[in-house]
Amino acid sequence: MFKVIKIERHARRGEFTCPHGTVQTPVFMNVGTQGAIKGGITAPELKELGCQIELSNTYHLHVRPGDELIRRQGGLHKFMCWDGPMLTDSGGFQIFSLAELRKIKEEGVSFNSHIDGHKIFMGPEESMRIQSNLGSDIAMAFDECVKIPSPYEYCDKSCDRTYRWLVRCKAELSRLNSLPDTVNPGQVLFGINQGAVYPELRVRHMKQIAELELEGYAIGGLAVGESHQEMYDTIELVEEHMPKDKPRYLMGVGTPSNIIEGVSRGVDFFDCVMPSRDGRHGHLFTWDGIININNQKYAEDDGPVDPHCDCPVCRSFSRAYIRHLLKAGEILGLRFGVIHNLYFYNKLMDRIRFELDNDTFADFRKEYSEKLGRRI
RNA sequence: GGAGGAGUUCCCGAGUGGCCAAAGGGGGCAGACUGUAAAUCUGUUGCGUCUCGCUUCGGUGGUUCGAAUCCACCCUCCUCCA
Repeated sequence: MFKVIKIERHARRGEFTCPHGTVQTPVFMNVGTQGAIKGGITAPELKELGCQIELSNTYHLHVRPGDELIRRQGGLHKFMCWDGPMLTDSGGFQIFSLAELRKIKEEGVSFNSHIDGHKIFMGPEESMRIQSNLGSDIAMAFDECVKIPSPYEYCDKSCDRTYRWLVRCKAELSRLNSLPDTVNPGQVLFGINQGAVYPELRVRHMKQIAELELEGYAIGGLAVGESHQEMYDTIELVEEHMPKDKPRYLMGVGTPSNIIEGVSRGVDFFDCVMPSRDGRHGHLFTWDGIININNQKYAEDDGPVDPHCDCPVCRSFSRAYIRHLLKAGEILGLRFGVIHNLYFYNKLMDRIRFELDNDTFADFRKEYSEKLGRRI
């Protein structure tokens, strides 16, 4: 259930309630693909980092350890020790990222497992069944995330197929939720808009899926090869046709600047691997811009990663120490990078909500949108 | 004292007449990463006035049109014998 608390131009301050709690939006979802945040962060620790909602992946958990196993373990919440809201991605992104290993048909997609190469079939029904077994609060529709650029004709056909898949997802999830032994019968479905950067496809598809009256709508297929301007234009275009009373989720995005720009265009949910992956690689976000802690110039820097940050890493450890750990290949270095970045992202969302609450978001955007993406 | 083996660019290590400023690692330096096949991947790593020149393969001298590679002597290290 979603409640819009206030709207400042297009930007929205809202509240999303699901079986495992209430999420204040705009929100950033921390990505734990395989039921773990890479870098050695436990689910309980996520809470301390300000994470409101965790994201895991259908494809990965189906391949290993198997969604049936997780169901027997009491569902993914219990399995990974996370009692808060959770969203599962459908496997649709793997159609894009594992492009070499899959084949698409009307019924669904055949993958060769990236682990051992064995054949895996996943269609809308399979994806819903897996997500139902995992027991997340939000199940994402099984869609095709098309690479950009792709020919218009292909995107046109793909959009229609993704729509037909969505209809099947909706039917299957409602069937699963009505079964007596479903892990999380309150699980809801978000539909995903596609259409690459073709305005007419985006709008047509958005109008189609809006009619299905789902609990939320995502904009997918962005940040996969197009320019920032194309991405922003696409959001603006699609947003107009999205139900006002339902949450909007911009999938896989993005940089702090992308998020601020997304919020200003009416997006409520975000997720991205960037804070965790970049954190592991030593690219750390600060309120003054991005630093690459691996750089020589930090070798003897005894200050914190970000003087304005009060995360567990910045409270105690120096740039010089973190650089050393990363250079030495110590797992603690990765952990520190991820902790700091996730904390930063969650704090950024806090700040965005605060600015929206105080009607000062426009000023905040002006000051920080560009600044946070700068390399310093 | 005798016999054998080895010394290569920051490190390890390949190379035994020209295609060698010298393979491959490591380390260093830098870059990439947006619903995670990613603790990964890429570039670079003698100097310069940089499609060419200079210096470099323990040292010195020599052979050769040409030497890290062949020869002589020297230095250092390792193994075995006394």
